[in-house]
Amino acid sequence: MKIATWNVNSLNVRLPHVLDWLASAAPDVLCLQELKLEDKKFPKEAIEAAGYQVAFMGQKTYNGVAIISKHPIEDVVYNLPNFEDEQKRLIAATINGVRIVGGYFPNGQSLDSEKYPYKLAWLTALTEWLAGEMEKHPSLALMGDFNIAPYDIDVHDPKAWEGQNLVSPPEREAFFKLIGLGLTDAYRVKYPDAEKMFSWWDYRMQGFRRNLGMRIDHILLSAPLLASLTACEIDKEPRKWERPSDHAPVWATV
DNA sequence: ATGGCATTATGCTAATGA
Repeated sequence: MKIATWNVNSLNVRLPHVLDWLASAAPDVLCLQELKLEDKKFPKEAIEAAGYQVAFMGQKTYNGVAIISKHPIEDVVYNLPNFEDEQKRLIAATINGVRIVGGYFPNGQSLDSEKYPYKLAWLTALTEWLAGEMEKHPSLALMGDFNIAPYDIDVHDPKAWEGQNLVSPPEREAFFKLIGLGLTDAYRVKYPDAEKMFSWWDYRMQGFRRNLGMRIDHILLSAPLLASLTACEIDKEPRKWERPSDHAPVWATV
Protein backbone atom coordinates (compact mmCIF):
# COMPACT_ATOMS: atom_id res chain seq x y z
CA MET A 1 0.00 0.00 0.00
CA LYS A 2 1.30 3.43 -0.98
CA ILE A 3 0.53 6.04 1.69
CA ALA A 4 1.28 9.74 1.41
CA THR A 5 0.94 13.11 3.08
CA TRP A 6 0.85 16.61 1.62
CA ASN A 7 0.29 20.06 3.08
CA VAL A 8 -1.39 21.74 0.12
CA ASN A 9 -1.69 25.28 1.58
CA SER A 10 -5.26 25.86 0.33
CA LEU A 11 -7.17 23.10 -1.46
CA ASN A 12 -9.10 25.82 -3.31
CA VAL A 13 -5.91 26.79 -5.08
CA ARG A 14 -4.24 23.38 -5.19
CA LEU A 15 -7.07 21.06 -6.30
CA PRO A 16 -5.57 20.72 -9.82
CA HIS A 17 -2.21 19.82 -8.27
CA VAL A 18 -3.82 17.19 -6.05
CA LEU A 19 -5.73 15.64 -8.97
CA ASP A 20 -2.58 15.60 -11.12
CA TRP A 21 -0.57 14.01 -8.34
CA LEU A 22 -3.25 11.38 -7.63
CA ALA A 23 -3.16 10.46 -11.32
CA SER A 24 0.63 10.32 -11.63
CA ALA A 25 1.69 8.98 -8.21
CA ALA A 26 -1.42 6.81 -7.68
CA PRO A 27 -1.24 6.56 -3.88
CA ASP A 28 -3.68 4.29 -2.08
CA VAL A 29 -4.01 6.86 0.69
CA LEU A 30 -3.23 10.58 0.73
CA CYS A 31 -3.53 12.72 3.85
CA LEU A 32 -4.00 16.44 3.16
CA GLN A 33 -3.35 19.37 5.47
CA GLU A 34 -4.16 23.07 5.37
CA LEU A 35 -7.32 22.77 3.29
CA LYS A 36 -8.25 26.33 4.24
CA LEU A 37 -11.84 25.82 3.18
CA GLU A 38 -15.21 25.05 4.73
CA ASP A 39 -16.77 21.60 4.46
CA LYS A 40 -19.44 22.86 2.08
CA LYS A 41 -16.70 23.98 -0.31
CA PHE A 42 -14.79 20.70 -0.20
CA PRO A 43 -14.33 19.35 -3.77
CA LYS A 44 -15.77 15.90 -2.95
CA GLU A 45 -17.13 15.25 -6.45
CA ALA A 46 -13.84 16.00 -8.22
CA ILE A 47 -11.93 13.65 -5.92
CA GLU A 48 -14.54 10.89 -6.24
CA ALA A 49 -14.48 11.31 -10.01
CA ALA A 50 -10.75 10.55 -9.82
CA GLY A 51 -11.59 7.19 -8.24
CA TYR A 52 -11.04 8.08 -4.60
CA GLN A 53 -13.12 8.20 -1.46
CA VAL A 54 -12.64 10.96 1.07
CA ALA A 55 -13.14 11.89 4.71
CA PHE A 56 -12.52 15.49 5.65
CA MET A 57 -12.85 18.17 8.28
CA GLY A 58 -12.51 21.66 6.88
CA GLN A 59 -12.17 25.09 8.38
CA LYS A 60 -12.43 28.53 6.85
CA THR A 61 -9.10 30.33 6.19
CA TYR A 62 -6.94 28.11 8.40
CA ASN A 63 -6.17 24.44 9.07
CA GLY A 64 -8.43 21.66 7.79
CA VAL A 65 -7.45 18.03 7.11
CA ALA A 66 -8.59 15.19 4.87
CA ILE A 67 -7.92 11.55 4.07
CA ILE A 68 -8.26 10.49 0.44
CA SER A 69 -8.32 6.75 -0.27
CA LYS A 70 -8.82 4.21 -3.04
CA HIS A 71 -10.20 1.82 -0.42
CA PRO A 72 -13.07 2.07 2.09
CA ILE A 73 -12.50 4.56 4.91
CA GLU A 74 -13.67 3.19 8.26
CA ASP A 75 -13.96 4.32 11.90
CA VAL A 76 -13.17 7.97 11.29
CA VAL A 77 -12.08 10.11 14.24
CA TYR A 78 -12.16 13.91 13.92
CA ASN A 79 -9.69 15.82 16.10
CA LEU A 80 -8.15 14.54 19.33
CA PRO A 81 -10.90 13.20 21.62
CA ASN A 82 -8.85 14.22 24.68
CA PHE A 83 -8.13 17.80 23.57
CA GLU A 84 -10.80 20.47 23.26
CA ASP A 85 -9.88 22.46 20.14
CA GLU A 86 -11.56 24.90 17.78
CA GLN A 87 -8.86 24.25 15.20
CA LYS A 88 -9.32 21.38 12.77
CA ARG A 89 -6.00 19.57 12.83
CA LEU A 90 -6.39 15.80 12.95
CA ILE A 91 -8.27 13.05 11.19
CA ALA A 92 -7.86 9.31 11.66
CA ALA A 93 -9.36 6.31 9.91
CA THR A 94 -8.83 2.62 9.26
CA ILE A 95 -8.03 1.68 5.66
CA ASN A 96 -7.18 -1.88 4.60
CA GLY A 97 -6.64 -2.73 8.26
CA VAL A 98 -4.12 0.08 8.71
CA ARG A 99 -4.85 2.90 11.13
CA ILE A 100 -4.05 6.14 9.30
CA VAL A 101 -3.60 9.26 11.43
CA GLY A 102 -3.23 12.50 9.48
CA GLY A 103 -2.24 15.62 11.39
CA TYR A 104 -1.57 19.27 10.82
CA PHE A 105 0.51 19.93 13.90
CA PRO A 106 0.43 23.47 15.32
CA ASN A 107 3.14 25.74 14.00
CA GLY A 108 3.99 27.43 17.29
CA GLN A 109 5.02 30.70 15.61
CA SER A 110 7.84 31.48 18.07
CA LEU A 111 8.94 30.45 21.54
CA ASP A 112 7.46 33.59 23.13
CA SER A 113 4.11 33.25 21.33
CA GLU A 114 1.02 31.92 23.10
CA LYS A 115 0.82 29.52 20.16
CA TYR A 116 3.97 27.77 21.36
CA PRO A 117 2.53 26.30 24.61
CA TYR A 118 -0.58 25.39 22.59
CA LYS A 119 1.68 23.43 20.24
CA LEU A 120 3.32 21.57 23.13
CA ALA A 121 -0.06 20.86 24.78
CA TRP A 122 -1.41 19.53 21.47
CA LEU A 123 1.65 17.27 21.15
CA THR A 124 1.17 15.95 24.68
CA ALA A 125 -2.50 15.18 24.02
CA LEU A 126 -1.61 13.51 20.71
CA THR A 127 0.98 11.29 22.41
CA GLU A 128 -1.45 10.23 25.14
CA TRP A 129 -4.25 9.46 22.71
CA LEU A 130 -1.95 7.72 20.24
CA ALA A 131 -0.70 5.27 22.90
CA GLY A 132 -4.24 3.88 23.21
CA GLU A 133 -4.75 4.02 19.48
CA MET A 134 -1.66 1.88 18.90
CA GLU A 135 -2.91 -0.72 21.37
CA LYS A 136 -6.14 -0.99 19.40
CA HIS A 137 -4.45 -0.83 15.98
CA PRO A 138 -0.99 -2.48 15.82
CA SER A 139 -0.56 -1.38 12.18
CA LEU A 140 -0.57 2.40 12.44
CA ALA A 141 0.91 5.26 10.42
CA LEU A 142 1.13 8.77 11.85
CA MET A 143 1.71 11.22 9.05
CA GLY A 144 1.36 14.87 8.22
CA ASP A 145 2.90 18.28 8.65
CA PHE A 146 4.59 17.93 12.05
CA ASN A 147 6.05 21.44 12.03
CA ILE A 148 9.11 19.91 13.70
CA ALA A 149 12.50 19.27 12.12
CA PRO A 150 13.75 16.34 14.25
CA TYR A 151 17.48 16.53 13.47
CA ASP A 152 19.93 19.26 12.53
CA ILE A 153 20.42 17.56 9.15
CA ASP A 154 16.74 18.30 8.52
CA VAL A 155 17.49 22.04 8.54
CA HIS A 156 19.27 24.00 5.81
CA ASP A 157 21.09 26.23 8.30
CA PRO A 158 21.02 24.61 11.75
CA LYS A 159 23.25 27.31 13.27
CA ALA A 160 20.89 30.09 12.22
CA TRP A 161 17.88 28.09 13.42
CA GLU A 162 19.37 26.84 16.70
CA GLY A 163 16.79 26.86 19.50
CA GLN A 164 14.09 28.47 17.39
CA ASN A 165 10.53 27.41 16.68
CA LEU A 166 10.35 24.16 14.63
CA VAL A 167 13.65 22.89 16.09
CA SER A 168 13.55 23.92 19.77
CA PRO A 169 14.45 21.19 22.32
CA PRO A 170 10.91 20.87 23.81
CA GLU A 171 9.46 20.29 20.32
CA ARG A 172 12.11 17.74 19.45
CA GLU A 173 11.56 16.02 22.82
CA ALA A 174 7.85 15.81 21.98
CA PHE A 175 8.73 14.31 18.59
CA PHE A 176 10.92 11.67 20.21
CA LYS A 177 8.19 10.86 22.74
CA LEU A 178 6.07 9.90 19.74
CA ILE A 179 8.97 7.80 18.48
CA GLY A 180 9.14 6.29 21.98
CA LEU A 181 5.64 4.89 21.56
CA GLY A 182 7.16 2.48 19.05
CA LEU A 183 7.05 4.53 15.87
CA THR A 184 9.80 4.95 13.29
CA ASP A 185 10.58 7.84 10.95
CA ALA A 186 10.21 6.05 7.60
CA TYR A 187 12.33 8.52 5.64
CA ARG A 188 15.28 8.22 8.05
CA VAL A 189 15.15 4.43 7.84
CA LYS A 190 15.70 4.62 4.10
CA TYR A 191 18.13 7.56 4.22
CA PRO A 192 19.75 7.65 7.68
CA ASP A 193 22.40 10.26 6.86
CA ALA A 194 20.95 12.11 3.87
CA GLU A 195 21.40 15.85 4.26
CA LYS A 196 19.60 18.74 2.60
CA MET A 197 16.54 16.59 1.97
CA PHE A 198 13.59 18.82 2.74
CA SER A 199 9.80 18.75 2.49
CA TRP A 200 9.16 22.48 2.82
CA TRP A 201 10.82 25.53 1.31
CA ASP A 202 10.05 29.18 1.98
CA TYR A 203 8.28 30.95 -0.87
CA ARG A 204 10.61 33.90 -0.29
CA MET A 205 14.24 34.38 -1.28
CA GLN A 206 14.01 31.71 -3.99
CA GLY A 207 14.06 29.18 -1.18
CA PHE A 208 13.27 26.17 -3.35
CA ARG A 209 15.78 26.97 -6.08
CA ARG A 210 18.49 27.42 -3.44
CA ASN A 211 17.24 24.42 -1.42
CA LEU A 212 16.76 26.52 1.72
CA GLY A 213 14.26 24.23 3.41
CA MET A 214 13.32 22.02 6.31
CA ARG A 215 12.16 18.41 6.65
CA ILE A 216 9.01 18.87 8.70
CA ASP A 217 6.54 16.53 6.96
CA HIS A 218 6.87 12.97 8.19
CA ILE A 219 5.56 9.43 8.03
CA LEU A 220 5.95 7.50 11.28
CA LEU A 221 5.29 3.77 11.19
CA SER A 222 4.49 1.23 13.90
CA ALA A 223 6.56 -1.98 13.99
CA PRO A 224 4.34 -4.16 11.76
CA LEU A 225 4.31 -1.49 9.05
CA LEU A 226 8.02 -0.81 9.39
CA ALA A 227 8.61 -4.51 8.74
CA SER A 228 6.85 -4.17 5.39
CA LEU A 229 8.38 -0.78 4.40
CA THR A 230 9.88 -0.95 0.92
CA ALA A 231 10.27 2.72 -0.07
CA CYS A 232 9.91 6.25 1.24
CA GLU A 233 10.46 9.40 -0.81
CA ILE A 234 9.88 13.12 -0.86
CA ASP A 235 8.44 14.05 -4.25
CA LYS A 236 9.90 17.44 -5.14
CA GLU A 237 8.24 17.58 -8.58
CA PRO A 238 4.98 19.31 -7.53
CA ARG A 239 7.04 22.03 -5.85
CA LYS A 240 8.30 22.93 -9.35
CA TRP A 241 4.80 23.29 -10.77
CA GLU A 242 3.06 26.59 -11.41
CA ARG A 243 1.67 28.17 -8.22
CA PRO A 244 2.89 25.37 -5.96
CA SER A 245 2.27 24.60 -2.32
CA ASP A 246 5.34 25.41 -0.23
CA HIS A 247 5.33 21.74 0.90
CA ALA A 248 6.16 18.63 -1.12
CA PRO A 249 4.28 15.32 -0.82
CA VAL A 250 5.99 12.57 1.15
CA TRP A 251 5.09 8.95 0.47
CA ALA A 252 5.94 5.44 1.65
CA THR A 253 5.06 1.96 0.48
CA VAL A 254 4.22 -0.57 3.20
C1' DA B 1 18.82 42.08 6.50
C1' DT B 2 12.87 40.43 11.04
C1' DG B 3 13.20 41.54 4.81
C1' DG B 4 11.71 38.15 1.19
C1' DC B 5 6.19 35.50 -0.61
C1' DA B 6 1.58 33.26 -0.70
C1' DT B 7 -3.16 32.94 1.03
C1' DT B 8 -7.22 34.70 3.10
C1' DA B 9 -10.75 38.06 4.62
C1' DT B 10 -16.19 42.10 8.07
C1' DG B 11 -10.34 43.04 1.94
C1' DC B 12 -6.86 47.33 -0.70
C1' DT B 13 -4.01 46.38 5.03
C1' DA B 14 -3.26 42.85 8.32
C1' DA B 15 -2.63 38.22 10.15
C1' DT B 16 -0.56 33.86 9.53
C1' DG B 17 2.53 30.57 8.01
C1' DA B 18 7.41 27.90 8.91
